[in-house]
Amino acid sequence: MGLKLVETSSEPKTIKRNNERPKQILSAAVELFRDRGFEATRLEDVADKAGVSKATIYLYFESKEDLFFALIREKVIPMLEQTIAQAEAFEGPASEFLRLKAQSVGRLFSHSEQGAILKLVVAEARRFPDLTEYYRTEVPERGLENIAKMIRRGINEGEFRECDAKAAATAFMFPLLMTGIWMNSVGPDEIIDPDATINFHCENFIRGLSI
Amino acid sequence: MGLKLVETSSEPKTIKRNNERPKQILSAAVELFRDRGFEATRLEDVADKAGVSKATIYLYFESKEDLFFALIREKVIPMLEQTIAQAEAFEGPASEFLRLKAQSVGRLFSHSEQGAILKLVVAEARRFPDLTEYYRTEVPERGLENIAKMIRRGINEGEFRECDAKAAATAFMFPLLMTGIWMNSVGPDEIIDPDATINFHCENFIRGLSI
DNA sequence: AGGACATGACTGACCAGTCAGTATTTTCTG
DNA sequence: CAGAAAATACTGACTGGTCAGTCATGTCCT
Repeated sequence: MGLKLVETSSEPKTIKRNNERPKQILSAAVELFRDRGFEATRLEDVADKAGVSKATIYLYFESKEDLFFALIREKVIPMLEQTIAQAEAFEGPASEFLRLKAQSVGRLFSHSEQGAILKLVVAEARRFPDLTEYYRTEVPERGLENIAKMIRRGINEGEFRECDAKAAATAFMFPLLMTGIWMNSVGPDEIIDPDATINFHCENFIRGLSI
Repeated sequence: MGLKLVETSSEPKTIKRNNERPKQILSAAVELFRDRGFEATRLEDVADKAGVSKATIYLYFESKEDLFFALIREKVIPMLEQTIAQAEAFEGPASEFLRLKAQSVGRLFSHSEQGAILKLVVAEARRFPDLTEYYRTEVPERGLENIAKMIRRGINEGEFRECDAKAAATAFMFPLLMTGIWMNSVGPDEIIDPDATINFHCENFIRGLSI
């Protein structure tokens, strides 16, 4: 009884509402970073938007840069993992896969946080070479390979004509990316209709690729 | 003699070697703005790169913002005028026009100052709504209409299938823009081959559009 | 002389990051 | 169970450095 009662687990056992804090802060940061750029965003505004004080940010992130890096780690990579897993599980004609992909990726980039992050990465990549290196190999590299694989399958199964699958995958993705970037920078506007653009692109792309 | 001596022309009549200054300053600014972003670029660095002092910048531009705006006015609009004029003069099949366009625009955006400016506009658009409004109506609006007109011509002449010419024009341009942006932000790298991408896109696009 | 061109040195505002201290929640003790 | 002690969560106020923009003072022409 007088002996020390040693808990088997040494880590904090209850961090109740507070493990929400990093997410709140990141969400506030995404929007402000997108609208004003990384440098022009004041950490105090991020704090206000997240409903905490500036000092609180430093409880969860080492620096302003770290906040930016966390965005990639916490929001982009998991999303990519998920869509790649979906793709691996896909059965059916490659053209159908491309249609689904265009819809889901198009929506994702045009109307969600992911588009804002994409625009942000493009805008700031040159300032953060290390992060860019990491991003390059983790995201476009893997994402494009995922599409290229499916295009090769289409070729092998006689659905698509012979072609450079890597270039085709890039040409397939670029309008989707560009639409997302547009909607998060110059747009939204009356000039670009994201759905019409993506639909046309998708169908025309498949038409061009079909035997 | 005591009377005011009013010059007939009120603008500076001799700006000898100095009418080179604004161009030098703008060229220095483009590169730094692209690499670091507008906010993070110190005007003193622009001055150093241009070989002048910071105060000299203020002889030719009202403010840092004005320097950014001048980039659009002086470098983008004239370039657009020029390519539109070329297009109007074009005789021949629409598909051939698209091929030429893809080559010239692709090169322009991937390997020249124009790509840097494009990336810069995308990165900063949200911070400068007035400029963005101006840019929107001057550049993408007119540029896309130019392409759409040519696609309509292809349709009328029985070369292309019936389709939404505006969406087609957008889908045609987006990979070219995206390639340029990529090469000026995340890239250049081993993942994206700009020439292969543009070539594939161009041929596949035309193939999809052909009757 | 006088006007155009140029600059070094300065300043006032701004902001990332720190820190000493407060509030709140959990754990310990009798 | 009270209520003290410890641990955790948070913050207001401050600081040191940075930088856009200014200005008094040149210099070099004609």
